[in-house]
Amino acid sequence: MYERKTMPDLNCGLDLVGEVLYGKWKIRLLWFINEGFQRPSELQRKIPGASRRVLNMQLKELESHELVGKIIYPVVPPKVEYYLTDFGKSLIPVISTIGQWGDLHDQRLRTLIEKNIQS
Amino acid sequence: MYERKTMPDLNCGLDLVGEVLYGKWKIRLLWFINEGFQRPSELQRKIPGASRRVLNMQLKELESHELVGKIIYPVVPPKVEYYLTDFGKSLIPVISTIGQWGDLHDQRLRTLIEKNIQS
DNA sequence: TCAGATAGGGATAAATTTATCTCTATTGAA
DNA sequence: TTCAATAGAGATAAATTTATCCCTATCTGA
Repeated sequence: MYERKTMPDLNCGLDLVGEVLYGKWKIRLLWFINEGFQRPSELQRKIPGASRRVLNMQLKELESHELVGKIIYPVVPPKVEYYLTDFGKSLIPVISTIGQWGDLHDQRLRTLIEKNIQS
Repeated sequence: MYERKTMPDLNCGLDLVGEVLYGKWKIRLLWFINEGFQRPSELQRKIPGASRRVLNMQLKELESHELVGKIIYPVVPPKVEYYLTDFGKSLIPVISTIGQWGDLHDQRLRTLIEKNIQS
């Protein structure tokens, strides 16, 4: 396990949100769980760019921040389901707001991002 | 200059926003510039945890994504001012929404974050 | 004249995050 | 009987991000 060497700044609400949402796949995980993709294997299929390992790690962090919960069914082959806690659900409108801004400016953003990758 | 080796996923609006806002200090920079702290030295004082170098780099990225603009006054000692473009300003309500959620859950988030740092 | 403010960049190191590969286990299907 | 699906974790490598240190320049004030 990795041990942090520097403490994060936690001044305002923005910093706090950053602490729990900062992670390459976290927002997408919350989003897809909210859409009903609850099993790890389903989430992996929805996010093929991420390795199994990293998704597990980020899910564990989301769980430790009480944004998602996990049910382990004692069956074989294993079955696990994640769900949004009430706390996690309260984030959905926020994520939705972010996504809407992105969708609204989709073309412009794509152009800008591509231009900046080549340079 | 660092050269990317992997391409980002750009499926939905959320991914696009991630590309331009993902960076330890970017949201704070946008926020403080919006609040009227426009000169690099002012921003550095507002964000003492970040090094001069990194702020410059992130400002440059924000500029390349057209969220901020930059005015260089030809004076000595040098004077530079950043400002939000209209595009950048359109992000302020989004950032505000994020910050509000964080402020609303301030105590809970702090507790959760601290608990997870020690473990 | 020397320190400090102003702005910025190169080289490099350190920290952090993400990816890859390998193992464990069990059941059902080909 | 061998392969795929299911879920998860350790060890390690690679990628990425952030920090540190040092240099350039000019003017003002002590």
